Amino acid sequence: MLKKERQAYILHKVNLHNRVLSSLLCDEIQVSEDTIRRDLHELAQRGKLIKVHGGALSHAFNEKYNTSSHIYSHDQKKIIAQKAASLVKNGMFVLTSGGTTIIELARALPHDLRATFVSGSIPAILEYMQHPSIDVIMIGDRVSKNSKITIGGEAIEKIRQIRADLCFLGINAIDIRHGTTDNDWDVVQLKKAMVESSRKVVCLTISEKINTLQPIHICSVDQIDVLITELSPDDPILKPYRDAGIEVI
Amino acid sequence: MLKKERQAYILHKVNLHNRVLSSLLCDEIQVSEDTIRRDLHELAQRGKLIKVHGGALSHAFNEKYNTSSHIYSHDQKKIIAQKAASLVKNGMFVLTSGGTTIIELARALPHDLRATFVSGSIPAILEYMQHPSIDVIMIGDRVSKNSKITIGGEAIEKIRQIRADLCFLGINAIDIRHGTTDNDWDVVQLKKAMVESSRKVVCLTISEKINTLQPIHICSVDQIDVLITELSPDDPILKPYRDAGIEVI
DNA sequence: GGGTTTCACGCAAAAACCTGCAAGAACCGC
DNA sequence: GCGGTTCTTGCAGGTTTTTGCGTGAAACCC
Repeated sequence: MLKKERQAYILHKVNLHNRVLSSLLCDEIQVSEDTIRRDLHELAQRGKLIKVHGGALSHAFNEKYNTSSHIYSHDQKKIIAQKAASLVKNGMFVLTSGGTTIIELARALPHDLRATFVSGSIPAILEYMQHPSIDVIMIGDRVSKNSKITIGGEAIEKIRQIRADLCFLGINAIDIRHGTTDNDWDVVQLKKAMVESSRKVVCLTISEKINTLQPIHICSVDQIDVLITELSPDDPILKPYRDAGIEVI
Repeated sequence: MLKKERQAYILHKVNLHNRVLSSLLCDEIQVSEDTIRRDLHELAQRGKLIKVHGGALSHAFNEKYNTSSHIYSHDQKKIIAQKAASLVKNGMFVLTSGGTTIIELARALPHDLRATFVSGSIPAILEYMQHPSIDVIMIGDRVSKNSKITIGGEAIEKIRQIRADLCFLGINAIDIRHGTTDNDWDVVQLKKAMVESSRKVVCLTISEKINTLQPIHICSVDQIDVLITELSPDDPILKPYRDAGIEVI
């Protein structure tokens, strides 16, 4: 096989699979590992791929995962926040969890909205405080330094005493069979209580988290009223949720 | 799996779910725990995530909140905070109000202190959260946007249920005849409850506020145990308070 | 304070890498 | 066609990276 041919083959392969291994390539093309290495080196210098120890990665791969944006998927969360904000009407009593998506929601609330927001999330409360006309109620209890939210029996007790019109949950994983799940026991208790205390449950998540699973169960799909992602509501990935009776926005 | 792939996977996971556990990761990727640890360490050094015992946290979620907008008499408040911090011993249960002096106190706490801090002040809670080893308890209720503190019956009720070893009050005015006074009705109610619930009351103030008066009464001089200013304890302006039996630091 | 988990450091083996070299292939001008 | 040049490739060696393991220290939980 000619050198040019070989390099074209490698490039094709790396673009197709986002990665190649030197060891597999040399086995496949039947040349020495040195030759593959030299090819990869050359292609890397010409900027066609990214050389790493043991093989090479496509440029697409690198772009996909080396996003240096501060908040992950910031733009997508802004879209979600916009959609969510439109659900809040004047006079409503709204319960929210924490998380970056909820913070975006807080920023996206229309300036003239008059409503009451309840949360145990310190960063969320900080954002709500900036708003000129909404009332803010903080749920008290022990502060979890990881999740920056108040957790514990007191907090759950307070939430139980509430009847909210709307509950916004920033969720970490959702799955048609298991519903929403999370990885922090205390936070899950909070969210469960929130779901119980609300007339309408709205889940916010970037589409990446759809059909993923975490260890601890929050609520099943039939307890969710609305699902908001950055995607169009008729995206095929959302179909199972629409079929399950969830309003997808 | 290539090293870079693995790290990208970890980063993706931590951004998606806010936190990862080393043990779960090594199980998932099928490498030794050491390798995961090394990856996390490396990613942490490159500032991509925050390494903690047992796993890692997403960076976006742990961003610092720069509450460091210009503070009036900053240097003096730092001195006060230093003196105040020295009063807190391991295992203590400490009740604090809000205010910039209290924020400085939070920053001045020794790194290895183990104690429980209770407050309704959102900026103060934010600072306490940064501390590695203190427990933080947030008093919940309606949030006052002016004073950035939770106010109302619920908050007062919760404070009443507490028996604190120490209470730090950032005060706005003190006077030998009227004691400490303030100008916000709701905040005063809170502070009164704090004084009642604490074995020892410590007032923090810059000397400028000494011998000044505000409309609403918090507590009289004989309810104050310690007074901390930026001045030397034997400064003549403080003599009346020493004579009244207050420990002046 | 004791027991468990997690971490850090060093070590060793394996894998991958780099360098230089030489044999052969391809090329080029005559 | 032919000598010289350049290019390509594989190999030998020594170096670096990566990884897993063992040990003791540190951190954490109750």
